[in-house]
Amino acid sequence: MKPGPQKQFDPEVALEAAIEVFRAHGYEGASLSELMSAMGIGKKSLYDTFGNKRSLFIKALSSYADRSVNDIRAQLNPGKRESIISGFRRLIDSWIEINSMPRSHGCLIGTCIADFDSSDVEMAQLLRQHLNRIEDVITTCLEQAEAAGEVHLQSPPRDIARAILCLSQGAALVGRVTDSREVIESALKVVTKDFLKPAS
Amino acid sequence: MKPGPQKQFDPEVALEAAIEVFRAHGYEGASLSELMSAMGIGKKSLYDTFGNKRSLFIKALSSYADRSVNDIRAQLNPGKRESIISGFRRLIDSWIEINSMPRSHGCLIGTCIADFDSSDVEMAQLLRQHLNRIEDVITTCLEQAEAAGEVHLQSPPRDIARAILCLSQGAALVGRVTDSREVIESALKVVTKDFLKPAS
DNA sequence: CACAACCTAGACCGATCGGTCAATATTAAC
DNA sequence: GTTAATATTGACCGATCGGTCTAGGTTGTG
Repeated sequence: MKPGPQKQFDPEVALEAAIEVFRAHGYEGASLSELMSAMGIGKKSLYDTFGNKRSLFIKALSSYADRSVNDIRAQLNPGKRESIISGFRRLIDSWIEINSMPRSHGCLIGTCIADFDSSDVEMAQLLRQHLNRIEDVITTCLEQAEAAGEVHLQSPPRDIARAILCLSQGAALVGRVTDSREVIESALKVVTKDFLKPAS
Repeated sequence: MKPGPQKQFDPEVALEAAIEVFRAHGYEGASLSELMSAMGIGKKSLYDTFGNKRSLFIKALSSYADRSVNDIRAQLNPGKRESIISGFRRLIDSWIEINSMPRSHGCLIGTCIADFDSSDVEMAQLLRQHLNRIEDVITTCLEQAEAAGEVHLQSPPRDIARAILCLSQGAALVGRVTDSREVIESALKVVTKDFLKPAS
C-alpha cells in the first residue's frame, strides 16, 4: 500500500451529496461552497478527487443516470411471473410519488439541461446520450410487451417511449414548483390509461 | 409632459431581447453584461426601467407567458368553420417546429423552473401560476371539443390537458439538446394520435 | 526514526457577479 | 435663457465566483 493517510471521506457518498445539490440548484446555481459543505469535504480534496466543477458535475450526472436507468429497468422488469404492463404501472406510480413530494427537485438531467447553452456541444451530447439510454430502456420494454401480446399500442414503441420520456421530464419539471399531487398524477396516469391499453 | 429627454430605447423591445437571453441561459446563467448588450442599453437605464435583475426577469416571464397563452389560444381557436381538433393539430405542429429547430431554447417557463429552488416560494408560485394558465386554456378547449362531440376522450379534459402541458414542457427541454426532429416529433405526435381520437 | 507520499484546512488569486452612484448631456416647462 | 427633471455613460463597490497553492498534519514504508 502507498504511504500516507487514506481519504477521510467516501467519494461515492460525497458524489451522492453533490448530485442532490446539483438537482436542487442546477449547475450554475450550485456554488462550490455549498457543494463543499454538503459533501463534507474541503476545496482541495474536492479538486483533487473530482477535478473542477464541470468534471464533478459530469461524474455526478453519469452516476445519476446510471442509477436512473437501473431503477427504471428494475421497476419494469420484475419477477418473471408478472406482466410487463403492471411493471409500467409501478414505474408510473413511483414517478408520481417522487415528483409530487413537497420539495421535490425533479430529474438532474432535465433540471440541468436548462443550465447549458446548446452551444456547449460536449455537454449537450452528454445530456442527450443519457436521455437516449432512458428512451431505449422504455422502448425495449414496450416492444417486449407488444411481442408478448400484452398490450395493443396505437403508435410504434419508440414513439410511445419518447412521449413517456418527455412526459416524465415535464412532470419532473412541474413537480419542482407544485406541491399538489394532482397535476403530476393526472399527467402521468394518462400513460397507463391512454398509451397502454391491454390487448382485449 | 414632464421635462427631460425621452427614453432612447423601447422598453418592450428591450424586454423582448431580455426574454431571449433568459431563455438561452436561464436566470442564473444570464449575466447583467449579456443582458445589457442584448438589450442595447446601459446598466443604469436597465435598473431605472426594470428594477433589479429579479424584477426584470419577472417582467420578462410575465410578458412571455402572456404571449404564449395568446399564441396557444390563437392556434386552438381558429376560424369558426374549423374543427377544434384541427386546431390542436396545428398547435402540436407548431410546437414540433419550434422545439426541433437547431438551437432552440425551449420554453422560458420550463427552462427557468430549474433555476429557482423550491424554497423560493414567490417565484415558485409565479411559475406555477403561468403553467396553470396554459393548462386552463387547453382544458377549456378540450371541453369544448368534447361538448361539440368532436372527440372521444379517454380521460377527463383536465387530465389530458395536464399531460399535454407536461409533454410540451418535456419536449421543449429535450429540444434544447437535440438537433434531430425525430424525438420531438414522435413524442408530440402522440398527442393527436393517442389522446384526441375523432368521435367515430 | 526518517522519509516520502498522501491527506486536509484555509489563505489567496484574478475575474466576474449584481448593484450603486456621481458626472454629464439632453430636453420640456416656464 | 433658466431651470428642473430625466437619460446615459462609465467608474466604482463589496461580495462571491471558480480555481490554485502553501503550510501543516498524518500514516504508510524502509
